[in-house]
Amino acid sequence: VSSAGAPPTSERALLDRARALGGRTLSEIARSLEGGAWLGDPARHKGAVGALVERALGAPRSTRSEPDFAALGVELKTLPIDARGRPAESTFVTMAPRAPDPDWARSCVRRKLARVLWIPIATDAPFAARRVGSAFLWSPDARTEELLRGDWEELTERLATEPERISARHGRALQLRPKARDASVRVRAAALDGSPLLAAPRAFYLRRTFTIEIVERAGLLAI
DNA sequence: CGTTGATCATGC
DNA sequence: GCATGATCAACG
Repeated sequence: VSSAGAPPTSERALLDRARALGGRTLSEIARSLEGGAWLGDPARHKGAVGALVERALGAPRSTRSEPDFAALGVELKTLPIDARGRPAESTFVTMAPRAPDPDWARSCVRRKLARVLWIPIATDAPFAARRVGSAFLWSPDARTEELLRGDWEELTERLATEPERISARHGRALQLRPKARDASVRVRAAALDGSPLLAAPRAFYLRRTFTIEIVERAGLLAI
């Protein structure tokens, strides 16, 4: 399994590369990559679309909690688009840290959302036949960033003070959801004061309503 | 039908 | 085991 080559060295080059995927099906893209690919049942390959697009764009393999294109500060996110032209699902952002990040500016959430390359994927077809739409770059405007910061601060405090009471109902744009192999998993975490606690692993997600606004404000036909 | 909570595959 | 990539399935 190889990548499409060296990572792009500029945002423009990355965007050009992403837009070149527009109109192509996932199976076409998979075939063009050395090693071919699989493309089976989405239920059994939930992250396959994201992994495929990362390879096609030459994203470095990173095991760290940093944006996909760290040198450019750009995070790559595929966005499943339904028949009405709107995001069909919420969007995974990043795992919630086991010990609270110090502040919004230095949080893993902000680092990932400061600059995002959204890749719309039409979901109105079988997996392999799904087509890539028009990629677009996005950064939160001042008002949006305040919305995200407010959510992040609330959720971060809840993580540290009442982790077992957290539900996905908190947060306007951001939410916390379970993220583990199954519901029984617990990990050691830390409260605000550093004291140890045991908690279900959770991840930050963007609500679907939030990404619908992003797509609509981008003023483009996603597909 | 939209959300919430649960789950799947893979790599290190 | 834990983080990457998300979508599924049950419920209100």
